[in-house]
Amino acid sequence: MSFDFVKHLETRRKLEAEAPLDPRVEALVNGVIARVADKWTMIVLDVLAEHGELRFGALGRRVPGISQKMLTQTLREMEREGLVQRTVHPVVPPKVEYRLTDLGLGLGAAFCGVWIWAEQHLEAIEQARAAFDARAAD
Amino acid sequence: MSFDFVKHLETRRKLEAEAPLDPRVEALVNGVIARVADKWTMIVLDVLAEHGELRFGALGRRVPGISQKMLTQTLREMEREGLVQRTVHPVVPPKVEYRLTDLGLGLGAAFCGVWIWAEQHLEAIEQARAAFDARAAD
DNA sequence: CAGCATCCTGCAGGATACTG
DNA sequence: CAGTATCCTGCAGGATGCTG
Repeated sequence: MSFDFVKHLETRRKLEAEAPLDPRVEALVNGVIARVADKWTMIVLDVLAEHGELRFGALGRRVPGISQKMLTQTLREMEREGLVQRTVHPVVPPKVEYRLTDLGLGLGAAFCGVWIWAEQHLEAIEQARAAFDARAAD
Repeated sequence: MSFDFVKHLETRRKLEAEAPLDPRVEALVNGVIARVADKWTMIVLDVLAEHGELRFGALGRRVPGISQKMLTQTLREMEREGLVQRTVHPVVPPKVEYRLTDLGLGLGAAFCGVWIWAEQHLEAIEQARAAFDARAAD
């Protein structure tokens, strides 16, 4: 499991040795990480992955606690980055549907490992927290 | 590639069908995701993965743009969640070293897929952005 | 229904100064 | 050096109201 990670680190080090951190690429990677690190992006992505295609309202209802402002904002960003396809149906009342692009599905697949890890290590984390809190109460 | 993701989705759906979303587990998963989604956590984790063990100051210098307040805060959270081991050496001047636990390394391994994906799809994202911006300028 | 525009607020997080 | 404590500010993001 950690083998892949070690290998990855070696790869990164090698790459950086060859092309000593191109600030341009660096910035772009940070941008992508920031996108992933956004509070809502991965949740929206997960919901869309589960349901395939959803209207704005239905999508919002599936993301508990999000305001419609943040939903719009997140969706726009994701569309801009090519993660989401926005389709407007010219009918009344308006109907706009969102679905993941291949790029979005790819990011979902990449993030999949994190979801699984999270599900698998919940107890370990809970224990660590309890231990820390107990130790902090001195 | 998307096979794993699809499989994962099936697994999730099945699990939710069996144990219809235990709110307790749900909350914990969200907590983990929130941790990952934190602006600094994954960067700090990456730096620690590369260097193995670092003092507070050295670590901070390796994370461009982080304030020492946020560094302390992030480190405390990570320690609490069992991702990081904090070792105090009782000398003057004080010396405190941080290194990843097995849990931290595991999370790094899980997140590895996302890093790789990000590196591999930079151009696609750049293109998508350019296209979006061009279309937005009407 | 989808989603802008506007206003308003809390608090995340920076800067600074102080201690063991 | 490795923090904690205090203060201060910007802006993320919620609530509300209006349109095509």
